[in-house]
Amino acid sequence: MARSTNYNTRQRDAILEYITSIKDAHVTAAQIVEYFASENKPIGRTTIYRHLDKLVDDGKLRRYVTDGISGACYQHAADLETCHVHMHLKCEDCGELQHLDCEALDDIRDHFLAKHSFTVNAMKTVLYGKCANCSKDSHDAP
Amino acid sequence: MARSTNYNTRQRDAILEYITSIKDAHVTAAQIVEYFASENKPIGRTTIYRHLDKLVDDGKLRRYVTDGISGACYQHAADLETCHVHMHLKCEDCGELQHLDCEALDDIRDHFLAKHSFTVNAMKTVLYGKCANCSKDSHDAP
DNA sequence: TGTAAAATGGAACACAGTTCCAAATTGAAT
DNA sequence: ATTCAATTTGGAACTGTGTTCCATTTTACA
Repeated sequence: MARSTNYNTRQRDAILEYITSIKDAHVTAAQIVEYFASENKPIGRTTIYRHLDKLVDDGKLRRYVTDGISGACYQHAADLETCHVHMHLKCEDCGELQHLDCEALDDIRDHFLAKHSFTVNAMKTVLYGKCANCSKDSHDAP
Repeated sequence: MARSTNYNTRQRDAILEYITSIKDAHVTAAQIVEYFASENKPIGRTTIYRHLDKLVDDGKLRRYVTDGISGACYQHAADLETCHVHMHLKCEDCGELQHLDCEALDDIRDHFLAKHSFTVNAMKTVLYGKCANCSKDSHDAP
């Protein structure tokens, strides 16, 4: 039968706490595994992934994929509420991932919904291209 | 010493030919492996990846990553010149990848360049979200 | 304290992609 | 035609991310 209270999932809390402590940054599952191992409180990979899935389902974390090479990144949802819903810009040259917090985002989302019936998930979307620095560099190239 | 002519890399030509025959579509490395196996001209995985890398380097193919789950997709570069520059929309639910050919794209690119000094590579960028069908479905869910 | 539900994590797997290396193919010089 | 080194090929094994399966441990509560 269903329990009235939740089980004491201290590991899940610990994971959430760790991610919360990483202000304004992205963490991968592998980094979490490594962190708890280095703290002598190792948590199995399976458990990490399970908790991350649940935390994302519960809306406490956000998951997004930056590319197909490194794995998914996680960020504490509260961090995302204090800042806006935002997209990410990834520079193809230097690899830097920058947050994009811009009111034009709403226009973009409105456009895709109205004209293409497509509901954009901004948090999961990464725009690829060249950052200011790297597009400057390419002008200097021989 | 350096050869004056290239070796006859018939497999590379065959791969390029195959991808060229797939009009306006995306092909993964795995699909290429499968295709040549089914044609009774199997090509090893290693060789496929090697040639794909070279073809991309030579500008004959374009590679882009649609998500972290399925692998990279390849498309013949000429196809991309005949059709418009476009983005892709990927539905998180059904996984469908649709081409987006829309003049608003220019506005979006202009915005990012003007306001964020970021040169968007539309071809490599995939917008995630829900397609018309799947966002309809989620309303029906219990 | 007993018990069922829930949590945990190791082993094995799936998949994309890479590295290593030995064998086969090639172009051209002899 | 024969030889030979550069090049091409592909199998085996590996990396890294993530998942599935399942036996063990922990938990809440009666």
